Amino acid sequence: MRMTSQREIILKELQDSHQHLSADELYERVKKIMPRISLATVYRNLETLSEAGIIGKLEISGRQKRFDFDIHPHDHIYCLQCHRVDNIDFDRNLVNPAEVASDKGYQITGYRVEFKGICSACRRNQKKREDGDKK
Amino acid sequence: MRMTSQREIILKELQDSHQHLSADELYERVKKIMPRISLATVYRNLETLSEAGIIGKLEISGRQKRFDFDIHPHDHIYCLQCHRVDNIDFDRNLVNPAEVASDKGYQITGYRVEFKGICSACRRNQKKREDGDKK
DNA sequence: TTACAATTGATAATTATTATTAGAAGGGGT
DNA sequence: ACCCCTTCTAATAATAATTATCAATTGTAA
Repeated sequence: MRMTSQREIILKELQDSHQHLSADELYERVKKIMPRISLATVYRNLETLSEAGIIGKLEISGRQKRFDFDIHPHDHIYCLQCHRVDNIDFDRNLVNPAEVASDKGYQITGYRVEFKGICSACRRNQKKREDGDKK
Repeated sequence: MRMTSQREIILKELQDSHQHLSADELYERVKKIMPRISLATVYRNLETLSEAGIIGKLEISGRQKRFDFDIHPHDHIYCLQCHRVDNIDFDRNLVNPAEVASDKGYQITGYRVEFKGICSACRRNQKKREDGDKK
């Protein structure tokens, strides 16, 4: 894999963001630095980078994929309202894949724990809206 | 919500299947009984039925949604190869949402544990193919 | 039985993503 | 520096899954 300039910028933008960005969010950011880049290039390189294990790919519930600068195994929570994704501190030792394995004859290669809820920003907004309605 | 005939058949087919079917799989089945039904109706009713809490909606990793006749809280494993989904026996008491809750100010409404791997049928097929290659 | 809302089938539109393709660019080996 | 080979890119088309639109139909309830 060649570390091209587009690849480099995509990677840097994702890492600097410290967020779980989707391909199109990243595309918007990268375009500011490299205006002629194509959305397909962003998709392609995110795929390549995640295959190479340099970034993580998050396949969150029925939504756009998001990409993660942090590749150590960890779990996530996402907001049902604004779809942002955050890391959670969940003790992965609590889960023992070997125990589940026998279940249906699956050969288990991984697992993830996914919490969902409403993030603090969305709750604030909701409250503000409700207060507004009262007036 | 009116229990229309299409609604009834969709529900019955899902329940009788004892599987985690996708909208189009269910469409194929329902069409055999009610040939003029529209795919949109299947989508619409699966949505309605799951909103009403009569069936469950499975939003598995970056894939087609699947629907579940079994609404009691439980977790799933899916096959990376053929994309089938099975239930797993996972002790949900191991996870304490309240502990995670404080983390980022989220109000947690649920969580799921999702295993992935290769199902026994796909492993058999893989083995068969390998044996074939040897000859 | 009339009137109104819910539902349907057909189809168009949308969203997210992947595939295609022709051309450009990087990096040896000579 | 020049050629060759592979990788990569931009632009665009294609695809897959789902949702929206809308006119026609059906069920329900006054």
